[in-house]
Order: sequence, then structure tokens, then C-alpha cells
Amino acid sequence: MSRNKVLNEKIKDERREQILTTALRLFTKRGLAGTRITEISAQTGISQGLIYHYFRSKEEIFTALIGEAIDKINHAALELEKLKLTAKEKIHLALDGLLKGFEKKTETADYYFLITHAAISESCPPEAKEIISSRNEIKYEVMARIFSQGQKDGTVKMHDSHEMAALFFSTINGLALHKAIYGKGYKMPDKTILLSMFMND
Amino acid sequence: MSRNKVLNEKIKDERREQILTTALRLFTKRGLAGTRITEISAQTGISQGLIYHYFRSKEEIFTALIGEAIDKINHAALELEKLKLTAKEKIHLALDGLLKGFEKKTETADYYFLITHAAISESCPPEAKEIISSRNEIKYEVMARIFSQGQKDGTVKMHDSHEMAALFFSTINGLALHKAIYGKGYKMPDKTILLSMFMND
DNA sequence: GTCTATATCCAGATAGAC
DNA sequence: GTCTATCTGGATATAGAC
Repeated sequence: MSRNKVLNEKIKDERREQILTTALRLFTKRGLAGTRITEISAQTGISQGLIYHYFRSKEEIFTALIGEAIDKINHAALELEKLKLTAKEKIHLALDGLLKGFEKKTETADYYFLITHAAISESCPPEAKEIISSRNEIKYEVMARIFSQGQKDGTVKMHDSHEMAALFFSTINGLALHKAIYGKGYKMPDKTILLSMFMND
Repeated sequence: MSRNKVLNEKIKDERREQILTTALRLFTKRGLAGTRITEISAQTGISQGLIYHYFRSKEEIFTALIGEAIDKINHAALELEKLKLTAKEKIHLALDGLLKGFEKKTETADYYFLITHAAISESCPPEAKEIISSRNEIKYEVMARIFSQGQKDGTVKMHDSHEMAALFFSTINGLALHKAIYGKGYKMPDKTILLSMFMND
């Protein structure tokens, strides 16, 4: 690849990232249908025509973000699971990471909200639905396994581990929403309160 | 008022209700911007022109629903507070009512979701924003008072009562969302699990 | 009160110049 | 790679007949 090609590739990647970053914020605040492609271009600082050089359609931007969101979350969950720690330590770490993540930058909360938005929406692009139905379950399964592990050593309460995982992410989602609404005005709750739902001690 | 007038009023009220019921479901599933007025009319079984006999615009339907949702929730909260019961009993009752409400008909969950949707959305009609900013806080204040009451008699954990109220409704919202996504496929968690976040015993 | 037909507008997407 | 200008479709809202 020539010198210029490499440089162009870099510009292209950066532009793509800029568009996605802008779009994430807008989709969170306005939804897929409510977000205008002109807003994305304006806030990215480019013309609307140029958007179509990087993405076929608004739906494609949305779908790309869904993929990104799910991958990041799953990756984090799987990495957590791999650590050589007790279940209790993993659960503490998960809550800490999530709460602090929501606290300091809204992006993490936005990713959670975006997935929820897509999952609930009947007007979500089929490709995005596809990604969700094939990959969104992973984080639930990982957490269920961790809860299960903790039940064996007696640190986690004895309820169905899948139900606990569902409750875990419901709660996380609720907090992400609250954060998306109130922004910096909302301080995340102390993790010990949340832990009392799941842990024996 | 003549006989016919009375009858017409009745038809009018019923139609209004039909439209609102349909719209609630659609707004939940597609958002304000994503819902077509033709869908509302089609699913209500009337022509799109007729919608405008009952509401000035799509936004007005949305705003009416927001008012309805907030009023119902606040009413329930205030009624609960008035009961001659201990704080512990009130909290149990609140959770029971909410979880069972979500469980049996999605409408309650939809109301919660609608408010969240409106609160988060930058493209929500100003009138709806107005209603939210003036009346949505009530339920938080009621719950904070109940938690506060319970802290005095030692049944409720000692954290800031407003933070507890925020956490309470965050969690409830998370569950409402989960319900809106998975519908009948999701069984609400046992209330005792949720209670462990708030209560001493 | 209800419908059908239509005007109007605006957003998504394309074409073509630079 | 980037922009401006334009096409096109679809959705809101209105007008007017029954």
C-alpha cells in the first residue's frame, strides 16, 4: 500500500469513529427514528453527503453501534470470568467497574441504553435485531455462571442463577437509564447496597 | 344536554381512550418519532383523518399519555402513603403492587417506560417535558418519606432516603424495561430479593 | 362523527463537480 | 475525500364530501 493509501485509510477510520461517537450520543437522546442524519453530520462537522461515503444508511450506523456495544460488554464479561478470582471478588469487580464506568463517562451508560432501545424497538433494523438475538445473551450466561460458582462456595444467595443474572442486568440497565436522564446530576449508589441483593454477607 | 349530545360525548370519550390505548403500546415499541400516525389509526381501526378530530397532533397524543402516566403513578404513591401502615408494610405493598402489575398486564410497565422515554428524549414535546419537570418528582418524594419513616423505627437501612428512592425507581424502571422487552417470557423476581437492598430484616 | 383525497413539507439518499 | 445541489418518497396535517 502506498504512503497516501495508508494516510487515507487512517483518515477514513478516524472519520468513521467521529461519526459513530456523535451518533451514539444522538441515538441515546433521540432514538433511531428521531435522529436526523443532518444532525449527525452537523455535529460531526461534515456535510451530510459525506456520511454516505462511510455508511450506506442511518440504519447501518445504528447497526454498527449495536455491534460495537454488544462486543464491548461481552468482552468485558468474558475477561472478568477468566480472572483467577473467587465469584465474590468477580461480582464486586463487575459492579465496581459498571458503576464507576457510568459515573465518569456517559458513553458506557449510553451503550447499555442503546442495546435496550434496540431490543425494545419494533422499528429497529433487522440486522441489529439479528446481532442482538445472537450475541446479547452472552453477558447473561457469563453472570449466571459466576453466580452459580458463588453459590457453590456459599457466598451467593440461593436463587436461580439465570434469574439472578436477569435481575443483575435489569438493575444495571435501570441505573444506566437514570444516568442517561440525569447525567452528572446523579451519583451512582454505593455498590454495597446492590450487593445485598445477591450476596450472603 | 340532549340525548344525542350525551351519546356523542360518550362515543367521543371512548374513541379518545381507544386512540390512547393503541398509542401507548406503539410509543413504547417504536418511540415518539418512530410511530406513524397511520399506524395508530390503523390499529385503532379508524381513518387517519379522524385522529385529528380528537387530537391536534401526534405530539398531543404523546403529551396526553405522559400526563396520564404520571398522574396514575403519583396517585398510587400518594394513596399508599396515606394508609395507616408501618413503613415496612408500605414498602412491601409498593413492591408487590408494582411487580404484580408488571407481571399481569404490560400497560403498567409501558407507563413507566413512556415516562423514561420522554425524560431521556431531547425530541420530546415541550409540553410533555413541562409535565415531567413539574410532576415527576412526586413519587420520589413520597418514597423518600416512606424510607425515612422506616429508618426511624429501624426497619429500613440507613442510607440517604432520597438516594434510596432514586435507586428504588431505577430498579423498578429496569424491571419495567426488561418486561417491555421480553413480555410474558420474563417472570418478575421475588420481592424478597429486592427488599434486601432496602430493609434490615 | 367519519371517511377519502390532497397539499405540504421535510428527511434520506444520490449525482456530479472539485 | 469532500462538498453542494437535487431527486424522491413518505408522513403529517388539512379540506371537503357524506
